[in-house]
Order: sequence, then C-alpha cells, then structure tokens
Amino acid sequence: MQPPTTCAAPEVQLFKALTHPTRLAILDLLRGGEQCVCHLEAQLGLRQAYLSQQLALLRAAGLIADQRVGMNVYYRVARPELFALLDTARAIVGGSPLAADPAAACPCPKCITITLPHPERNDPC
Amino acid sequence: MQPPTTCAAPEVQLFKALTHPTRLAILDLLRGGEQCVCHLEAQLGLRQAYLSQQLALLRAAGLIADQRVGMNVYYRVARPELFALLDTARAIVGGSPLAADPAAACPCPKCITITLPHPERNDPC
DNA sequence: TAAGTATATTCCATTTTTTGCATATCGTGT
DNA sequence: ACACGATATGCAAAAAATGGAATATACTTA
Repeated sequence: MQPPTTCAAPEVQLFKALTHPTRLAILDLLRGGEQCVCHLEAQLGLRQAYLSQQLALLRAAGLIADQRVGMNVYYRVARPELFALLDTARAIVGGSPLAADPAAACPCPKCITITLPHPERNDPC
Repeated sequence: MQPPTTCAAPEVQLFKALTHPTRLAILDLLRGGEQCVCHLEAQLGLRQAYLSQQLALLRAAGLIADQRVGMNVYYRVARPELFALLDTARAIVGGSPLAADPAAACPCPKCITITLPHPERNDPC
C-alpha cells in the first residue's frame, strides 16, 4: 500500500512480463500463429524446463493462451495488441523482431512427417 | 553471453524502465508537456531524493530529457511514441492513465505566483 | 494397466533490483 | 564569498528476478 498518488498500475505487471529476452523471443515466434512447445524449444535452443517456466510466466500475465492438441500444447498470443506494443517498443529503441533461426528445424513428429520444403515463415506445423 | 537465439533485445531495457508505478506516473504527468521536478514531487507526494532517483533512471534509459531553467529543472518525454506505448499497454490490461491529484498544488514559486484558477490539465506553469 | 513422450512445477543458490537515508552538487540571490 | 533552495548521487539492507536441477503431471499408445 502506497500513497494514493502511486496507484496500483496493472501495466507494471505487463511490462514485467516483457523484461526478458527469452520471453520477447517467444512472443516474436508467436507472430506467425500458434506454435507447439517443441517448436519454440528448437527455434530458441533452450531447455524444455526453462522454456516452460517462461511460458508459465507469460501465461500468468495473461499474454498467451494454450491449447492442447493430442500430445502437444500449442501456445498463441492472447492479446493481438501485444504485437503493436512490441512494434512501438522497437520503434523507440530501434530493435529488430528477432531473426528466428531457420536452420533449427523442429524435431517434433508433426513437423517431421510433413517435411515442409521452404520454412520461410513460422508455419503452424 | 547467451545462445544466438536469445539476442540482446534492447527492448528489454525499455520495458525495465517501465516496470515501476512511480515511473509510469511520472511519464503520465509529462503527457501535458514538460514539468519541473517540484511539480512531480507535489503531484505524486514523494520525497525529492526518491523522485530524483527515478528520474535519473528514466533519463539513463533515454526516455526523458531535462532542461535547466533558472533554479528549476524541467523534464519532458524524449520519445513521444512512449505515450502510444503506454496507451497500448493500457488497452491490453485495462488501466487508466493515472488520476493526477488535482488537490495537490505545486509549491514551487513559479506556480504560486501565477495562481492558476482551474488546473484542469497539467499546465507548464 | 504399463510405458513413453510432451509439458509443468517446485526448490534453491546466485545475482540483480529496489528503496530509504545521508550527503553532495549546482545555480541564485544577498 | 556566503547562505539557501532545487536537484542529484552514493551506499547498504531488503526484496525480487534468474536459471539450473530434479521431479511431477498429462496424454497417448501398446
């Protein structure tokens, strides 16, 4: 409880969720639509448990939503305005929307079976 | 140094500067134009030293700029896009742009001499 | 039901951030 | 030069974020 001048400011929680390179990278990967965890894991080259922690944080902040399909869990951005927010932020600091490593192919069975020839963009498996 | 997938992400620094109710309140007070420190001090009801620390942080982040006029220092938002960022953030989390306490009049001589009758908006003294 | 795969959670040590206090600095007027 | 008002900075204790390891849960398939 602080003086009435320093209000609760729910935006703070939103910004806190965004103060992390990994979490920003995750959101960027979700620009192309929902992605399964294994995809994110492969593209970012991070350990599963660690990635799951960050996903849980973003989920708790209400920024992403998950949907279970068979064996996999697909995540998507819950509020599309988030992308506008990230774009504005980049316009201010002059950053680039993350160069998703095209060489890192997703090892999940879904992607392997389909064998996409030109992974130009993040395709939903 | 992290794997190439987790890039430096300068946005993180921007968001970090925004993860604080006081700093958000300061930026909101600057919506109406530049304000002297004593103004912010009075409106927010915070100790001067503490406020100055937050201002220094925002300054270091390149979000605000200061200008010395006589005895006082006036701060203004360096990147107007910041307001768009804050607006988008509020659209996501559903917050209000801070109800600046109209009862708290600025005690600095500049404001007292002018004796503004209707402080409806943040006027630059 | 049992095993296997995909994803989540909990615990913990380390590092970073926060915040209040004391004090320093800078410009102004006398 | 001196004192004063306005603002800034350094420091230390408390609080929070970070990232790793082990482990738990939830489907699916056999």
